Amino acid sequence: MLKSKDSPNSLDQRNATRLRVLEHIRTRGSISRTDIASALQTSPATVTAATADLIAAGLVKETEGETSAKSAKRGRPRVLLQLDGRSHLVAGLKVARHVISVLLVDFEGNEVTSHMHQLKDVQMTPVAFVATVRLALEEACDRINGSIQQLAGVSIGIAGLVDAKRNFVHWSSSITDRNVDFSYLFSEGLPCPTFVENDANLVAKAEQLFGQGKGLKNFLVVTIEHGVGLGIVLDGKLYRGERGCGAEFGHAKVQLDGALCQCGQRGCLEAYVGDYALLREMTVTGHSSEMANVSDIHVQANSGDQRAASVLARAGQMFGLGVSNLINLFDPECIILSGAQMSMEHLCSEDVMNRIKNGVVNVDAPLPEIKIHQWGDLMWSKGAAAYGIEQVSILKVQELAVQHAP
Amino acid sequence: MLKSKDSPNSLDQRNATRLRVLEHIRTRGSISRTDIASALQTSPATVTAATADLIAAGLVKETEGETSAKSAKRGRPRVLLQLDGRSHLVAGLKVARHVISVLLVDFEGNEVTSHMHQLKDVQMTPVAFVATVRLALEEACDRINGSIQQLAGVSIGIAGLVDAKRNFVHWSSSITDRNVDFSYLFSEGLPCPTFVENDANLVAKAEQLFGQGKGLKNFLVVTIEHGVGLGIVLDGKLYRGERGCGAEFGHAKVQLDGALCQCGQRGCLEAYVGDYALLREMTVTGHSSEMANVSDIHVQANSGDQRAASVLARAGQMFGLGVSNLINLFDPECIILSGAQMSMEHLCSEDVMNRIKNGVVNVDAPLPEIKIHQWGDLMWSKGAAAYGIEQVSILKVQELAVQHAP
DNA sequence: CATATTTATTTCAGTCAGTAAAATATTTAC
DNA sequence: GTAAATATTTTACTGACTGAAATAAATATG
Repeated sequence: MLKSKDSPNSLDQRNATRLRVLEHIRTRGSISRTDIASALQTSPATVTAATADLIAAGLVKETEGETSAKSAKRGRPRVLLQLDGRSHLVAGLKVARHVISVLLVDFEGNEVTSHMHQLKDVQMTPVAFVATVRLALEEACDRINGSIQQLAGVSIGIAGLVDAKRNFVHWSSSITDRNVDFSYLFSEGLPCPTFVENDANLVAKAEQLFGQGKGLKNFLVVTIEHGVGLGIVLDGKLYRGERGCGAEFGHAKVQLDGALCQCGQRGCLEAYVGDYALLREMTVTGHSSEMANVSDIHVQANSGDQRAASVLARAGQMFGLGVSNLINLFDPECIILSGAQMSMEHLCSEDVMNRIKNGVVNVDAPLPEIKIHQWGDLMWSKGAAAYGIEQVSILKVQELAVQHAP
Repeated sequence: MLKSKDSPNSLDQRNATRLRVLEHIRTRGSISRTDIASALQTSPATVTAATADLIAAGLVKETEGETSAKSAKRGRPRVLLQLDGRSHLVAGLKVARHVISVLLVDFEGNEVTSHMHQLKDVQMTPVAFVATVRLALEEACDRINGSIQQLAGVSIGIAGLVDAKRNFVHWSSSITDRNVDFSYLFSEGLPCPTFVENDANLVAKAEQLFGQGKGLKNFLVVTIEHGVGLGIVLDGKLYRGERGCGAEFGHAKVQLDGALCQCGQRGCLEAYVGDYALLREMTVTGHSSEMANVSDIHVQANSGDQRAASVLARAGQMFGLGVSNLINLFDPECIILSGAQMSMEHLCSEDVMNRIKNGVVNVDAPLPEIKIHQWGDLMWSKGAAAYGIEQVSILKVQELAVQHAP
């Protein structure tokens, strides 16, 4: 058997099976034991044992939901299983420059409540950061007359370089210090298991658990906001790179010695597609004073302004080039373009899709599907919640093992 | 336990352990049982069982090689284990446009002999292809007075889209037909297990087994020849993409609507770096008649020809841009630039390395190491042999299980 | 030189996850 | 009501792995 003290994420063989069953129930919504057994290529006996444990732990429940029409023959009817949403409350937080958005979800991922906590400072010390997170959580719990003690897990998304396995932040724009190990700070400052992860990775997690990546093994999520982010899911797992700083799609170079980027380098995709890049372009065309954000540019373009249209079009072309390169390199099952409508429109046009199509190496097989997912404001915190649910699942399954021992 | 009839590559739990032990002995050269146990995080008892099986099968042997100076204390000395090179003969083939190169190696990867088989036709029918491979193999075996019957495995590298798991070739420039399933043709036409794989992936395999990727989990191999290829190793395994057509680095776009590429698209890296691209550039500068290959351009540049130098320099800049993007996306442990000296010199210059360094997003952690590996002509067939050895290892370990049954 | 000590490896008697097959449960068909 | 069909649970077993004890092979020490 495998050692179980390796890392907080390691699981012994049995827990791994239970977790696989749990995750399969989650992705399928509701499913019978028989179907789980055949889907996971395991014996019905194993599924019976695993589901019994999960039900005993309150993570899963049997439902009276009508068995699918398919098996409307005779024989003992299948009993459908589904997650017991009420079992655990999980919080997902996204820390942005001026606000922390908190989303409380049940164990199925259904929104319970949400809350915005305004920030005074863009950057905080690690200790102040944890205290502020706690405050934001308490405010959110107040909304449902609950307490922070009830939370089964908290997951925090921030921009920056994060080693999620160790709760270690190499660098983040929200935190004054570099190389902070939050594991001790979290356990001291918060009453429930807490996790931190890079925000683009969290959106990928959200797509995998609840969104258009459900059940897929290899897919990419491109996040479109102020900048461009990338989450890479390979073989069902987030790929983070060796030093935890892979997936820097926004700073992939699309032009030799091209436009100047915030990062100080030239030719980054973000320097053509990021909203500051678009606004910068508009100043050149003489519209500077009127333009406050990207939607203004859209308005201008839609009302026939050739220059605004040209700015958006170039961003689209560069974006298409970048996405086609992703396909050429990763050949994923699908690519999900994730963002708010405002910032995405010009990046999902037919011209852009053609640019992508024409930039991918020709093969017989059809192009990976490009899915467009327009999220609301809660995209990031929902991603955090998704990661939180996953981590809580792992914790709860591990606790199961302990209960069995005596 | 896992089912063992899944795919030809699947292994049950015990075989997986034996294979892990075998692979660990291979990467470490010679190692004691105790060290294997601690390296693989398993018990000494398990290692004893696994190595006993491997020794019985003739794959591994004990050596009298002096135990490493480190343990020159008292106590029972460790017994070192190493591969038994004589146990199996493996052939690696690379099919190029005008020649098939065959390399025969022993089970440790040592060259036994090599042979070049000239081809009349660039393209062959699947049946003719297998017959030609057989002929080339027989010629190679003749050189050591051996027979094709002695081969434990044959591995063939070709350019194109290959689904190696199924021995299925979607498309290759060497074969007239598309979508050919070679599994039947091989079993009919050749007396030993035969495998086919994309050639760039094979070079990655060679680096992993014998070269500078030994023991690494996440690394990239960029092959430089007529075109530019990429092999991706993630988590110790070749990453091939969903449709088997990932890693098309040569056709990643480095310039919007840039130079025309052989593939018909514009702006591909290969259209700036491939040797045909360099020669094309030179025609513009008026040197056309004298230039036959890339080394001529090097000669010109070294003798002070500004135009030749400029052609090489631009290729280097584009190449550096591409490599920096690989690092930004994959954040690997290292990148290995693999090729013959002639075609690489201008892509490994200090200018190019600076371009790479300046194109990678800044983090605290040091840049992934960029290793330059200059191979001879047998690079490709050595890669094929590496893959062949790996596949033969899997087969032999599986045979072990069968012998145990009765 | 005999003995104690140290380290490597093997043997042995469990342990535990997973399984096949039998048993049981629950339904429809007739 | 009984037979047939299908789902799930129970039971007895298998086999990979393990810890602990046994054995092996060396050095240190007197």
